Amino acid sequence: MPAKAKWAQLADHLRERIESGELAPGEKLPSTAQLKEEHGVSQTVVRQAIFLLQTQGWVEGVHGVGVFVAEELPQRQDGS
Amino acid sequence: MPAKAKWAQLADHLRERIESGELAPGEKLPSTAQLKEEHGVSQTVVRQAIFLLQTQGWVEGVHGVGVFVAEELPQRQDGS
DNA sequence: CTCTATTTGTACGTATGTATG
DNA sequence: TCATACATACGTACAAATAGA
Repeated sequence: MPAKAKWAQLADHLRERIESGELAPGEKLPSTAQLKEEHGVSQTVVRQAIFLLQTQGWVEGVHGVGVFVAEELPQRQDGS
Repeated sequence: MPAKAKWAQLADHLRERIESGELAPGEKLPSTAQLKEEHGVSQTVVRQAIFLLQTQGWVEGVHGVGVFVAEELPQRQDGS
């Protein structure tokens, strides 16, 4: 099967860090620019990953401040 | 407060057309290019709207063919 | 089978708006 | 006022899959 899209990989990576507790509820994620640099991807990829995690309830973006791990974590959406 | 983002408006619009039955399950949505033209927006806006509807289970995109209304419609995700 | 057109999907870049500190 | 950071939006290019000639 074809490798997942970069944005999906990044979203998986971040979700795993949340589920493992490495990123705790209430904690601030690295900024868009940081993730962009660290993973060598474009803003589009970062935004897409963050957007997915937001829609699934893993994180919450606060305009002008940062993206934070949700206080109440959701159940995983898919069974892949 | 500022009007909703264009992509959110478009997503709402399409979801309403699905819920009303105007777009029936299995039916093909207008192409990205069509929606782009009809609503006078960019591809980004259309893609974002479609992506949201996909993640929420309203539609399913088939590579190279089109975007189709899901056979089994989900419950609304939000309570706005 | 090949070629082409259509369409979705991924990805990059950039500009601007909005909110916070 | 200024810097930082998320959010929206435009444009563009190319890959991948499908369908039709």
